[in-house]
Amino acid sequence: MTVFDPRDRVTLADVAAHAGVSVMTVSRVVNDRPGVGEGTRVRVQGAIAALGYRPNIVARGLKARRSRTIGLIVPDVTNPYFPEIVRGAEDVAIAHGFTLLLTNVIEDVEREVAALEAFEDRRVDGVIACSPRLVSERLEELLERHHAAVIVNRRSRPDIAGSVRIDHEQGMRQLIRHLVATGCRRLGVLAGPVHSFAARERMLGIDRETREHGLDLPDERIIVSAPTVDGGEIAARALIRRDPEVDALVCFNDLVAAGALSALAELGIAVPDEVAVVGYDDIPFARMFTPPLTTIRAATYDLGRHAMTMLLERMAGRGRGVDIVLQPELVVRASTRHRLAAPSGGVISL
Amino acid sequence: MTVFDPRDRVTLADVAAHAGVSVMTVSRVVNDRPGVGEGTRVRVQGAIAALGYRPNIVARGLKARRSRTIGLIVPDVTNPYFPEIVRGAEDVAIAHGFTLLLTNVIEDVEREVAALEAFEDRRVDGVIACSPRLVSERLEELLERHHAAVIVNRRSRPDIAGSVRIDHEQGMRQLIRHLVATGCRRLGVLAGPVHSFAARERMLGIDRETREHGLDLPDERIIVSAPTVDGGEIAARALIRRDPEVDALVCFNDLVAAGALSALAELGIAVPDEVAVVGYDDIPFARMFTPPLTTIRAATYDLGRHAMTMLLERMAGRGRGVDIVLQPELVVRASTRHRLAAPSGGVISL
DNA sequence: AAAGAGTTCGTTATCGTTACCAGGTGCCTC
DNA sequence: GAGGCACCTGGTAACGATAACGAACTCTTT
Repeated sequence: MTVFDPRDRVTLADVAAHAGVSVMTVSRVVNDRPGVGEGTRVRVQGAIAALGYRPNIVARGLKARRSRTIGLIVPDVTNPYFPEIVRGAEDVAIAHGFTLLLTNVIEDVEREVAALEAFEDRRVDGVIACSPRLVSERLEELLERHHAAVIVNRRSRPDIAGSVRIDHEQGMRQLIRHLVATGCRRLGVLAGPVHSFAARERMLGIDRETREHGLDLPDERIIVSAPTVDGGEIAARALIRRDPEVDALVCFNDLVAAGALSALAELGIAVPDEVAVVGYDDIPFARMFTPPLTTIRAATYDLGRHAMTMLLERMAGRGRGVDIVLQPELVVRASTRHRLAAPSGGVISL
Repeated sequence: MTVFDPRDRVTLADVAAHAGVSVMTVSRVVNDRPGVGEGTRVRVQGAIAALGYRPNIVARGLKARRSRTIGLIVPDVTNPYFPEIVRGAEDVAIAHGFTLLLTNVIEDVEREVAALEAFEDRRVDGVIACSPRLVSERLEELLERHHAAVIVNRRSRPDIAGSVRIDHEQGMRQLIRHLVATGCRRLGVLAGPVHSFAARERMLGIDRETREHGLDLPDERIIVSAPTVDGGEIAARALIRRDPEVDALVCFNDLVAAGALSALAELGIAVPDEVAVVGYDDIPFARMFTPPLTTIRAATYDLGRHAMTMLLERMAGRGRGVDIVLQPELVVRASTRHRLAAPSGGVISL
């Protein structure tokens, strides 16, 4: 009895020998190319089935200089915001016969560089980078070395990469407007990573909208938070300690808001009566929080779909320079006060 | 000015020409192998840096028949249970210079087969399958064609794949024991996918533990639910309609429990006073639910770490036939009644 | 000074596939 | 019946990297 060793895979040559033809003929049959007689085609197909031949994509990739693989960089799949993007991108990729090389970079710039270089070494056909933290100059330098690239949630030079993003400034403006309309005046901000483009855009929205409402937002009421539940918990405690009078916490994303909710609960501060809380992203669990979270919803799955579709187009050499901007939507839940219940201008006492 | 075309990558030959040596010498320098004089080594390194050479992993893989890539199959990254496993596996993989090929199979057997075949075509060095739905026979047939494999959350023939799993029977028994101790008697079950090994093991635990307590669990109080929030919501409504007298819902996982909590809230049924709810997995958000969810926690990140470590060992030819079983832990939160507050034997009236 | 040992470096063949070109067969046309 | 034109089919050379072997060179040793 012979043991099956996966290292000794069936090759074109094996099939050719079995069918009594040349490797080229088999190659033509495998790739459904013309130039093979009906009789031999059937015979070769029989041999392929009999030996269980499967083409070696590595060898094919070496020859063709294409790997039918796409690299996808994500800050952290553990953040429920990103899996939706992954799903959207993957569904499109698989439908076109591509496979995904996924890398989490854990909000770490070094790992981002390493991931882009690893993709380069593997000769991926294209790259999608989600919410990259790298400075533009370095990022562009690395993306330029790829055949095609798309950046999610950040603007980019159209000759280097396409971009698909959400209008975070408008999203934040909607949240601030809602908070103001429900009577909040003394806002606290749990901001995101400084190097994050999305964080800067959101901060811009906060800044402009508060200014337009004539609200004061001093630096001591802005705290940088890690974009995680734990980060939000720590940041919220710090902010409350600095200024116990805040009546709303504007959080970088829903995870940070989740942490803030935990912290407020433990501090015995009522949400939204004493302090309102808003998140960003509308992750699937935002509606399950205690209380359910007011937040901004973007079509995340579509973000992934668009990104992959655009990448495939750019890989095919078409549609250079596209920049898709999706508009987000305000989702009001119980973590902010009801519009009518809030007499403007002050904190409601219990 | 010449435009940089990523298709014309720098090769060993280019470096060799630039340094005035043969390709073999360059290859030796790149791979840090002996047999190169100090002077030439420095000169070659200079050429590598000057041209920005990066080895072509595809070509290397063809020759070496190893791709330094590992295929990872996950039912759905959208379920927060799995990203933790991915992270655990990825951290170990990256530390060893491997890259992950990730595929979501969306609880679909066909996509599972397709993914395993795609991995085969790409000549991955090993495969990790999380909670596979395929029947054992077919799964083993496909895994056998890979150099090395590890199955997560399911037992397997040790010669074909290693396994790392959680003792789901014990986990479920703990939950049932807790429910019984807090006075629940008329349990309803929102069971998971029929083809899921984990679902069967959990069902076994429910079955045995209820039997040992002399409880009755008729078929009409068991409903199969899709392992998602929406699935849980639908299933919970259906179960309550069938039997409005249930005093506890045992859910396949935390997502299903989240759906059940939503349904109960909308039906105006108090949790845990009228109906207690338990989940399974302790996803990061379980503590944020309304009310926070009593569930079973397993070291998910470790599950991924162990799986990858075991896979690397099997790839190296060591440690065949390992089967790691992790014991889960009961996490009591507010979705179940307090032990003391529950007079045994009946439903508490409001 | 010659032989031996050790080092440095290059040549060749190969991994599995496909592009390109050349050879062969049958059939139609004038 | 010879030339021409389709159509099949096969040989060869790449794609980029490396293992194995062997040549050339340096240095030591007797």
